[in-house]
Amino acid sequence: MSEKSKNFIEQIIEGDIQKGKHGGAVRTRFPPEPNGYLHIGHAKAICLNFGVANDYNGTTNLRFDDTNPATEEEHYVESIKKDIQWLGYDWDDRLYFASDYFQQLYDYGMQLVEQGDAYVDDSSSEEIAAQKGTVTTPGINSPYRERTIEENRDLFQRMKNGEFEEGSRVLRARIDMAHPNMNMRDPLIYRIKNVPHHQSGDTWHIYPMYDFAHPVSDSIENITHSLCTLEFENHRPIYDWFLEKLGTFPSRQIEFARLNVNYTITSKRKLRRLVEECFVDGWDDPRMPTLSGMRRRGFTPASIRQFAGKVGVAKRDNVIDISLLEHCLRDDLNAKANRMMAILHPLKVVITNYPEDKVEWMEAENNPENEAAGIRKMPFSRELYIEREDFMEDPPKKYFRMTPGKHVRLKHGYILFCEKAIKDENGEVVEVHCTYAPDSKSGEDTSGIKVRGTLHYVEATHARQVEVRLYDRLFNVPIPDENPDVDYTTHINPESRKVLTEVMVEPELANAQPGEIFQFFRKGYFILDPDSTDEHLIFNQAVALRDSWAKMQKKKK
RNA sequence: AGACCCAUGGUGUAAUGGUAGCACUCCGGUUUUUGGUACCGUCAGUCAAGGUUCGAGUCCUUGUGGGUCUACCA
Repeated sequence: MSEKSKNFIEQIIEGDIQKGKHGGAVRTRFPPEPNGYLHIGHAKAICLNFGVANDYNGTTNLRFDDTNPATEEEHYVESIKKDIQWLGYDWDDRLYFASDYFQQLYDYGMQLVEQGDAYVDDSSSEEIAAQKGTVTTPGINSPYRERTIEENRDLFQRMKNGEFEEGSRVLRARIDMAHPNMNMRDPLIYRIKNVPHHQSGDTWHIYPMYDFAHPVSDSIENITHSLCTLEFENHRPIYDWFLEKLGTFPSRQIEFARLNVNYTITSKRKLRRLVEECFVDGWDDPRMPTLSGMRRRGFTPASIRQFAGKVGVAKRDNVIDISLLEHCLRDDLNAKANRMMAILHPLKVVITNYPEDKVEWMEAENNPENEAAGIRKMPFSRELYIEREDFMEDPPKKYFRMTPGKHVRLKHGYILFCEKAIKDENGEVVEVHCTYAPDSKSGEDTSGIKVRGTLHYVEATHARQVEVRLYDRLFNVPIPDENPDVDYTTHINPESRKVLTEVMVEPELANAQPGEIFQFFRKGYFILDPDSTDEHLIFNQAVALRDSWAKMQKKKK
């Protein structure tokens, strides 16, 4: 591990450990707001927080940042917990809610009042905004700023007791209305909301703001390193101010750049629109960058963890190439996924010199990368299906597949000699006739015939017809929301999903379980969708195999 | 424009004053009963100008470019 280069956060942590800060303890937290689903960007934060804690013998708390009951809901809590566990992380018994601390938070708020560091402001939100000034001009003090401690104490208490209208009063920190950092111009600490909370019920009529609740919650949990994204950089002074005034555990906030991936988006609001306006089928649509969508697409936790490790942690804005994500998935699945035969676009092949009623059961290794994956049997007979694109009557140079007058090898089968194509009245090839070399069986080939190409096939009489959904990137431009004047949904890739209903697969696949991932030989990685029934199997393409032949053809055009 | 932050190949990310490295992509090749995998190789980078220093991607200054901030959201 010492050989691996350290990111700046790891360097800070190691420095702190060496100095003996906090007795060398490392405690991080992952603080989602339960108002949406986790996506690939959250995965980076989860892997970072749990990862560094694990590397330095520390712990990570899961804490729901549930300080706004108007937008948060219980069911998000469950989906978030599920996603984190699926990713492979465990918070043990350290599941917390900011709402657990509402009483303590209130007490700390009162402490600020008693210290003269906070005051109750009767101004409206419009007045407060007007007093705030701009980035180049200082703000002005609220007329309520000089209230006595006694008055503030009474008013804050009555806010808590629900004696006032929603929006009529707020508690503000008393800092500096002329501060160059806008966040320090007497930020709000509490607002009145007569809204029931999904955790605390109707106990509270006031709810703390993020700028107050977050540092104090970190401090209550003795978080040593509070990792967050860059947009909170300007909030660090207020984070530090609260903890210093309160004299509580000095948690430290450290900001890193959020993850961006091209050809997709990670804005909660923008993802929500895709769902609500039916551009996708739901939050778990396999094209969504949500963890639930990626899970259904066939991404593995290990591949996402590897990705999170490879994208790095730094402070500059970044856009990661989605090909890195795909690389991580292929890398993981290449080692783990069993190979199966599936013909996406079937073309019938008749082996004219093969006995009509004969079926041979060929031994097929499940995964050449992993002998322990074992073998299975697949049928071979006179009639087979191959991919339509694996036959060409008039092929280009270096086409190593089936073509009249040439030999080709079938994986776990025989070498075929292609005799002729049978066409319908439109000239469309509907069937190909071949002969086989009986002494060329896979594993015991004594024919001496040299072939360049190896095709996959599915035997016709035992074939099972299934549905396959092919997926491509959701957007057809690298940064869909780059131009604020152009609606990002105009960049949705109309071919992001293609449904194939006449796919032929080998009989072994009848035993597939939902969520099981296979490599369809020469095609890609496919996962059995949970919508499948015993009669109707649906496979989602997670990612295609790299295809240098297709790339070569594309280049020629 | 006020404050804060950032700037290394196409994309990411290292190098903590001493040989600019790694990964992905791209391109080329070897192996291959997956045009997959594996392996090898090519191309390609320190935003600019000054300064400090024997020596600067690194430190200083200025500039340029980009990001964040003016929600009773987080």
